[in-house]
This record gives sequence, structure tokens and C-alpha cells, in this order.
Amino acid sequence: MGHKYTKNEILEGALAAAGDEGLSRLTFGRLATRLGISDRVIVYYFPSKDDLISQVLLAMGTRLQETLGAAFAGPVADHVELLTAAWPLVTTPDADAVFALFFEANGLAASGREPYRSIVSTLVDLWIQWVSTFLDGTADERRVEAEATIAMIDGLLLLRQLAGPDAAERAAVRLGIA
Amino acid sequence: MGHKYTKNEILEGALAAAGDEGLSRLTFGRLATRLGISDRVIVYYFPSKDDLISQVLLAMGTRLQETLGAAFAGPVADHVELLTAAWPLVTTPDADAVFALFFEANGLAASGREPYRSIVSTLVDLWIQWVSTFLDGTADERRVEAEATIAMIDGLLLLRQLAGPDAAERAAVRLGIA
DNA sequence: CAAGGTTTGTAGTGAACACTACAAACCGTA
DNA sequence: TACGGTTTGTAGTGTTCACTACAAACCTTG
Repeated sequence: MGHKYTKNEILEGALAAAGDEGLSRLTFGRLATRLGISDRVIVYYFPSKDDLISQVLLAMGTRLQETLGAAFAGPVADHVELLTAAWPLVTTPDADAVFALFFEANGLAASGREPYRSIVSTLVDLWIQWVSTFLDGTADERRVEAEATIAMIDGLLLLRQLAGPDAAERAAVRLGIA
Repeated sequence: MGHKYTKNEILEGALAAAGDEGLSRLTFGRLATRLGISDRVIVYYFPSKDDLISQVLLAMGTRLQETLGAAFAGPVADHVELLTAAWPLVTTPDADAVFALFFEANGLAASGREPYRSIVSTLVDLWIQWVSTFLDGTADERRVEAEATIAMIDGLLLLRQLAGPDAAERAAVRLGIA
């Protein structure tokens, strides 16, 4: 099978493109130009734009879990411990690009646009469940603790994106992290 | 001056439209149809799309300050006190619509798109400064406390938008609010 | 009434977008 | 070599979008 780009390589390129220019600038045409291929190869692998976006966001989520999962060894007691461990990993330039993407998707989801709404909703549920596996306690306790963890990390990282790393660092310290 | 719509009335309509359909669906054509007027009246008052968006976001910020400002009487000691007072006011259907808009703008800003980036950046600075006027302490202390306040409220409200009011309420309680 | 600010009618432009149709070429493998 | 998966050439479709040009009508105030 003679090929220049496999599906995965195109997805890879889409991740990079979305990181650079944002989700709203991720189009068949722009991505094709960026990769130096015909837009019809992309359509060949991703029959609709929704397919492309869904898979980009899903891949992004999986990749982030791999990064973070490596750092979370055993179960910890509460969200502060978890955040303290996670904070250095989510404040790198690479992570910044990933979270910029997520915030864009979150915003579009919050305003009700499909397919963002359903994808992000699924993603958030997965994350709550995933984070709770690193926590101690009953199922209910772990869920609440995971929700608090996600709220705090989102808030701090949003502050980081909008007010800068220094502001986020100060706030993190004030809230008992790092 | 014979007029059907003043600039302010159009801005009002734009706020409502953005709340209903999201910023990305706020276009001259759609707004004109929604208001039952010609799109050229809108262009007449808002010569470019960036003008319209900027003023919508600015108006949204001002309006939110008016709502919250009424509830904040005197200075309080820390972000927990402030959040406890603010929480009931930001968890109403009206506030939900406003914050959905802000999250959409934040997301577009995070991915670097103009004019969102510069407007939101200005807005965030204004908010940090504004929130700090309700706090006690030195200038530095108040700034950090304001940053923490904003991080937490953003995180909790984002969770509210994406995982639902119940999840946000649980997390808020766990974090010492409400 | 005259002037001037406002609104619409009519008619566009050029760009970006998602997506389609079809035939040809390419290329590794069986 | 024949097959089948892949890639491109060529050429579209229909939609939405921001924005423009211009003249006419409208309407309120001075």
C-alpha cells in the first residue's frame, strides 16, 4: 500500500496544527496545506470534520493521561496531594498547548455547539473517573475529591493562560499547592 | 432622528443572541434576522465584527460587576469568604449564560485568536484589580487573594458547565464554600 | 421646510468552508 | 502481473461570512 501519510500521521499533524493555531483554525484545507498534501487524503481518512475533531480531542485526552499517569504511583488522600504532584507536569510549554486546546473545546461546548458538547462531556466524565482511581476512600468520597481536583486544576490553568504563569504560581502557592 | 434601534438596543440584542447561540454564532446576518432589521444597520453602528465582539464582551463584564458588586458590602479577609458570598450569585441560569460566553471567549483567547486575546487579557486584569478592592491586606496580599478567588471561581463554574450543577455544588462544599 | 441622522432596497464582492464526483496514477504485495 | 489500497488532478457545489457601494426613503428636530 503506497502511502505518504498514514491516518495516524495525519492525526499527529492535526494535533500539532490545532496546538499552533487553535481548533477553530483546524480545517481540511489549512491542514492539507500545512502537511503538503491534498485535502482529499484527509477527507479519505476522516470522512467528516466532526470525525477529525473528535479524534483530535480524544487523542489529546489520552496523551495527557499517559503523561500524568506516569507520575501518579499510588493512591493519595486528597486533591491537594494530587495537585501538588500534578502541578509541575501541567505547567510546561507542551502542556500549555494541550490545555489551550481543551479550553477552546470547553468554551465551544459550554455554548452548546456540537460536536464539542458531547465529546467534551464524555471527556470530562472519563477524567473524573480516571482521577478518582488515584484517590483513597469510598466511591463517593473519591468522586467528590476528583471533582474538586479538576475544578482547581482547571481554574489555575485558566488563570495561567489568561494572566500568565506568575499569577498562576502565586495562586497555586496560596491554595496550598507547590 | 428617526430610529427603530439605537446602538444600545442592538448591543442588548447582541448580548442576548450571544447568550443563546454562543459567540461563534454571533454574525451580522444572524443578528439582523433575529432583530428583524437589516444587517447594514448593525454595520452602521459597529463598523467591524471586532467592534461588535469587543463591546459585547465589555458590556458583559460590566454587567456582571454590577450584579456582584451589589452583594459585596465591606472588605473581607480571604478568598473563601468572598467565594461564599459570590457563589449563590453565579449559580443562576442568567449567570450561567454569561459565564458560558466568557468561557468561549477565554478559549478563543487561549488559542491566541484576536481580538479575543487582547480583550480577554484586559478583562482579566480588570477583574483581578476589581476583586482585590473587596479584600483586606497589603496590595500584594490582595492581589494574590484575588487571583486565587478568580482561579477557584473559574474552575468551579467550568465544572458546573461541563459536569453539571450537582458536581459543582459537591466540589464547592468540599473546598469550603457554601 | 430644510437639514441631518437613520434605515432600507438592491445588488453585489471575494474569501473560506465542508464536502462531492470521477478518473487517473501510483505502488507495494500476493 | 494483477489486485487493492492510497494519492492526486481537475473541477466543481452550495453555504456562510464580513464587508462594500449607492441611492432612495424615512423621520425628527431646529
